[in-house]
Amino acid sequence: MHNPSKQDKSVGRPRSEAAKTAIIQATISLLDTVPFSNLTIEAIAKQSGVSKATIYRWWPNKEALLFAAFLHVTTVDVNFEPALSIADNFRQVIGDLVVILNQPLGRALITVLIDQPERVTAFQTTFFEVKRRAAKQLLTAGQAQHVIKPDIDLDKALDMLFGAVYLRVFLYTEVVDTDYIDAVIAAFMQGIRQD
Amino acid sequence: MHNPSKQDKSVGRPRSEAAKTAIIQATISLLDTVPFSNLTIEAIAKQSGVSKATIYRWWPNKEALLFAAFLHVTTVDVNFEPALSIADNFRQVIGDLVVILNQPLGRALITVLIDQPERVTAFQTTFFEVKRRAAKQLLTAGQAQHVIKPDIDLDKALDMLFGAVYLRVFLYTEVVDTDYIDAVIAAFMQGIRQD
Amino acid sequence: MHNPSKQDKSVGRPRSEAAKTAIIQATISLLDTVPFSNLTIEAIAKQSGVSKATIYRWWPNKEALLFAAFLHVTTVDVNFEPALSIADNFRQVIGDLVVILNQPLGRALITVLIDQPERVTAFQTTFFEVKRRAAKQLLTAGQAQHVIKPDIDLDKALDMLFGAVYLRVFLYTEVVDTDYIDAVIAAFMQGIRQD
Amino acid sequence: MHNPSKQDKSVGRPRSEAAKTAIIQATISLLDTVPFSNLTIEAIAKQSGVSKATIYRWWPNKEALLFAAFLHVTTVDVNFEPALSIADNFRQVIGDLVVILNQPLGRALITVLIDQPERVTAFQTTFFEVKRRAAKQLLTAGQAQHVIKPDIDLDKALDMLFGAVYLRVFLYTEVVDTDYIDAVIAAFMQGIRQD
DNA sequence: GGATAAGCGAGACGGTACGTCCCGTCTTCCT
DNA sequence: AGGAAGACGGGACGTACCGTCTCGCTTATCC
Repeated sequence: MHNPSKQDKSVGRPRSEAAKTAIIQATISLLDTVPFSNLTIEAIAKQSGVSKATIYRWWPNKEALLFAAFLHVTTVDVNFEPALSIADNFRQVIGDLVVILNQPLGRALITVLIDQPERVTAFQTTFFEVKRRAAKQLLTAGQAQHVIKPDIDLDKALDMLFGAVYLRVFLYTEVVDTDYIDAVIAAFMQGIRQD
Repeated sequence: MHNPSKQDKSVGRPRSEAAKTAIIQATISLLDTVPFSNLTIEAIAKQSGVSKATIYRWWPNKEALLFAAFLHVTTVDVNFEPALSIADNFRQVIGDLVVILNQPLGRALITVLIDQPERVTAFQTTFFEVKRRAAKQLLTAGQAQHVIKPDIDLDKALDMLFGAVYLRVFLYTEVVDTDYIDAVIAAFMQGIRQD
Repeated sequence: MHNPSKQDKSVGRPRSEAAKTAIIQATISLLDTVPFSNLTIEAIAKQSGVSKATIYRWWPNKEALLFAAFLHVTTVDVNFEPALSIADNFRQVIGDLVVILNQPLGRALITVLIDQPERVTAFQTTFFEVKRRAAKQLLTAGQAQHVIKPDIDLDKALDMLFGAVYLRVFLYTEVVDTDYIDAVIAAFMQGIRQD
Repeated sequence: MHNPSKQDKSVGRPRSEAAKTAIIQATISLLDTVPFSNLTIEAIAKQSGVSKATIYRWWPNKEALLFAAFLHVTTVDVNFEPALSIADNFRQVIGDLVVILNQPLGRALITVLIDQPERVTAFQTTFFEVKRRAAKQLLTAGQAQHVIKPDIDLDKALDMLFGAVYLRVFLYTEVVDTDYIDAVIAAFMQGIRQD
């Protein structure tokens, strides 16, 4: 049984949660004005009023800190609403995704993942697959209800749906708003809908 | 009389094309083992046997150098083959794209574009739009020939097709080979084909 | 209550005296083989096993470092010995001076002072005047004892005595040994001695 | 026999005297605002409208150029005036010397000579000794005429006289005007005059 | 008078050092 | 033991000059 009042009985001064959150907040706020490649640990320390050593005590490098910051502000959970249509469900999940990707934090995360592919695995199970599995279940259910064509390659379909969003946000750098989301989902549904 | 059209007059010692290509080759070869974020101008100088000053004489920073290196080795032209089917044409263009994206140079380029979105415009017209416009013409022609559904939102469709590829290559970090390309194109065609 | 008189409070890691002395020693030893104009901070860093940043943390440029090194090894104090004759006292102080000037450190110092006259003031009170004032007291005392002519312009006399030494050491680049010192002091005394 | 009119019959375009003097003028004018240690060949080239290569064709380094510039503007000749007194003659020669030393060019020259003693020989015979020999003749003549003490060590005496001036100009950085010159010569004469 | 040769301005080149910034680690004192 | 302050060794930055070189052009002598 775990006793949270007395804490994990360790000698010495306990770590400061305040410091941890200050660091993460500083990271996030600095990314508003500075691209991740120009973000420095020293700037974060100064901004958060924390010593560099404290940052390094919690995270080994700025990528790890970025990941922590990302997970700190990101809701990974995907709750599909059975009452809603498939399209409406997608509107919800894609909308959430776009919000994340449009934040500097999201951009920075993706940057690191592409630059250092070995880090992708850290997010595969906790982030990408979560959304993907849920989406796939949605489509599978749609097939069972005969509203989605039965011979659709669901993996490729989902690559296309999500891929379109990433592409627009990052490489075409156009505003991705509800209009775009609606349109891409409509196009997507048109291709997979069973008449 | 001064003729500004070509010629350039060229006073002083002309720049060394050998140095330029050595720099670009060094950049490319270093990216094989080093992620772009760890690539240094100093390493490029040493590897290419060129002085740092010469690199900075021609490119203001490593991003600009990366772009030059990318364009140096990348064929942007897209030549669609009327004799081939739409799917086969896409196989060709997507295959070319995947080769580019799978190279470290491609990864690095995309990394920079996401980290510093203001640089995207430099590639919009010379790279992304070239491929996109050609692809769109292909689909438009397909509609004229009644092999593509007339009410397809072609822009969204292309976002999905290209997006799927980017997503797989960069974020799912899975091998994207001809099998995958065939499958995604098949799924894509299934959604837009006119029966 | 804050006591600004001494103490300094000293927060953070204290500076390394070992680094400081290593830097100064490296400076001195390099000047044995390299003229000051060819001395580089980078060579000092390498020789002393210290990072460049540490050098710049404590001195803004190599001139300032040179001055610190000079003062580090130079005894400025002048202790005249009442038991000795005026000439013997001068022999002592001039001998000390010649030792200093003959060292590369001394040469370098003088070089800088001539090249950048605005720096002279830094040494006026702590070095030149110390020796000069003591010497002047000696002569004044000699006048009181009627062994020095009363109408001597002591300042000009001292300019001549010290000037002769500087001139020989630096511009005539001849060995200035005890023979020379004895001779110049003899000539000097001959001019001012009261018969 | 050497014919200076037709010159050393060389093939090719002759050297440009205009360039040479422009370089020397630029050197002199730059030294008004820049200490010699900060003087650069590039700045001289720009200022004089000459290419760097031309400067290096004439002088191997900036020290050599400095020497040329110094000799270009300096009259080395010392003409003692038999009609004048010894003191007046000294007033003349010391006055000339002070003018030279007070110019940036003079300072720069001395700086180099101290920093790189091996260069002193280049000026020993052409500059220092010229003045010194003439001064010595003056004193020797004075001894013959019994106005200078016969047992004076003339070399040391001259070291003191000239040394005083160098010391004042360079290390005490005080204005050395005719008042000072008069005073130091008076003091000097007082020491060597035969009563 | 055409060939040959050197001088010249412009400016690129390989190289070295600059002074700065940030890294990740450390040492001190304070909590 | 955690933490703020800040020094430390290290390494890359982007810049400034070094002294040399390669251009196209000019200015002389030589044959």
